[in-house]
Amino acid sequence: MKDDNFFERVYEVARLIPPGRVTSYGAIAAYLGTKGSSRMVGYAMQASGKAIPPVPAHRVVNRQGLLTAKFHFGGNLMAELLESEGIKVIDDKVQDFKNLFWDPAVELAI
DNA sequence: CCCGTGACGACAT
DNA sequence: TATGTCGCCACGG
Repeated sequence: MKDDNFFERVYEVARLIPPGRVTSYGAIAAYLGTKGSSRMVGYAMQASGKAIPPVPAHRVVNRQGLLTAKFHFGGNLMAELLESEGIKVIDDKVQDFKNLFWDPAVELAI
């Protein structure tokens, strides 16, 4: 999309997230080199709704594993999607988040 | 060009 | 440990 280098970069990383895994906005931001723009990652995700192919934004959560984006998805849609992939979501937060955490700075750095 | 906003994160209290 | 506040960068108006 245009020169949305930053946004597109976020989409690319988000799409690389394996099923049943989750990552954090800060992790993606750090991987892009803009650690301080963690908010922008989420902001980009909002626009990801029109991105093609669609970005699994539901696999992206905050550093606490809390489904902050769920509020934007509407209802428990995000939780349903995560559980559908085998991720346990309780009280709007990912269980074993630390174990399911997918760090692009590490996984993609191999 | 300046101001406000935001799906976060880290630090301070 | 929990709550509060500030900072961060990119984009829209």
